[in-house]
Amino acid sequence: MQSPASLAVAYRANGRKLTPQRQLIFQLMHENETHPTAEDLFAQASAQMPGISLRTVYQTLNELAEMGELQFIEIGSGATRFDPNVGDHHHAVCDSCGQIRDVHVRGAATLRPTDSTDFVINEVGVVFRGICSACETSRRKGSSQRGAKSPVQQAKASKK
Amino acid sequence: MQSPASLAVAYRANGRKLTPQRQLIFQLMHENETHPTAEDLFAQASAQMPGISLRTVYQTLNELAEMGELQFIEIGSGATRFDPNVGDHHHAVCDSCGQIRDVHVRGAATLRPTDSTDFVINEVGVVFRGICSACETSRRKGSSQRGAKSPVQQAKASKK
DNA sequence: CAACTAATTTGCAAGTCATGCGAATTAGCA
DNA sequence: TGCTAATTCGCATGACTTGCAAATTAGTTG
Ligand SMILES: [Mn+2]
Ligand SMILES: [Mn+2]
Ligand SMILES: [Zn+2]
Ligand SMILES: [Zn+2]
Repeated sequence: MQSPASLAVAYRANGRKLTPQRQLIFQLMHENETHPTAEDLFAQASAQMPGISLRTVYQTLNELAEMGELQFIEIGSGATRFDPNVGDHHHAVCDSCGQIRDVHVRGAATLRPTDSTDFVINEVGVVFRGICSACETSRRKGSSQRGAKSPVQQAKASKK
Repeated sequence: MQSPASLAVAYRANGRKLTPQRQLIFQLMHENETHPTAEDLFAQASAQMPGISLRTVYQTLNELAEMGELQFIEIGSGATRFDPNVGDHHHAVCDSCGQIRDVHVRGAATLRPTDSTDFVINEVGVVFRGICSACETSRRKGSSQRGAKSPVQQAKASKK
């Protein structure tokens, strides 16, 4: 995601208007490393701009993605997560709290399948699944592990 | 996913019944490398067993996942894809046709983030995105590229 | 083999996430 | 200040998945 200053330029270049809603959402995403969902952003946006519509949040996020200002991340936890960092990086997903953090992996970009050579690769993504330090710590203290579910199961179970 | 022979054992071990529906779905998934959706399986299952319910397909797939016989794959194309191969392998996703193929990546299991060392890694997944040979070929022939959308956009656009 | 019963299957309702649509509003420009 | 195309908003709709309870059935028991 570009700097706030170039936002207007980016929008104009696409023949788009610079609305307050777009500015707010851009601002909320700028340098945001939490990989929020549309609902997360809607909640934050609503605090600063009561009345803003969830529809507009989705719309704006889709536009920003089309403009290449952000990317979508799907980790199978239900809702799409948005990432303003479109540079070279990867992710570590905590199977306990669902947090997604940015990580860097040396040589990831040059990874290639040992088979399937007849496939034009545009992008390589690495995802680490495991337990973040915060969860690991709280886990050792109390909280007995009730029900061992797969990551996906867990994600889906916590939906309600 | 285990051999069909051990299916009964696996089920009994979990105090479950060996129903015709479960046998059919297991059979359809066994050594299936297409990473089908629940709807895909429902269609195939319906052909062989008219009247089988989509609900049962979902239920059985969830059970098999709980039993560790298969895994879920989410590539952000809408529906969950199911994979009977729970061994060490990775995936290549065609952004054009959505096909997911199995690939192997040397050293993938030992990849580590250069940062975030305080994260217990349980699993490492690599996803290659690009264009499969079939799409690449048909692309060179006719079909002019109309509208360049991101992979996710594309997947979502083709939903309807 | 018939009865029994807990597990399973089904169909439909409901839930979640995201998009389609059209009326009301507004940014950017003349 | 006015115009107009773009945008916002709210609600309907759609795709995918799960909750629920009545009907059915696998597997056991006698
Ligand atoms: Mn990121
Ligand atoms: Mn696979
Ligand atoms: Zn965590
Ligand atoms: Zn393809």
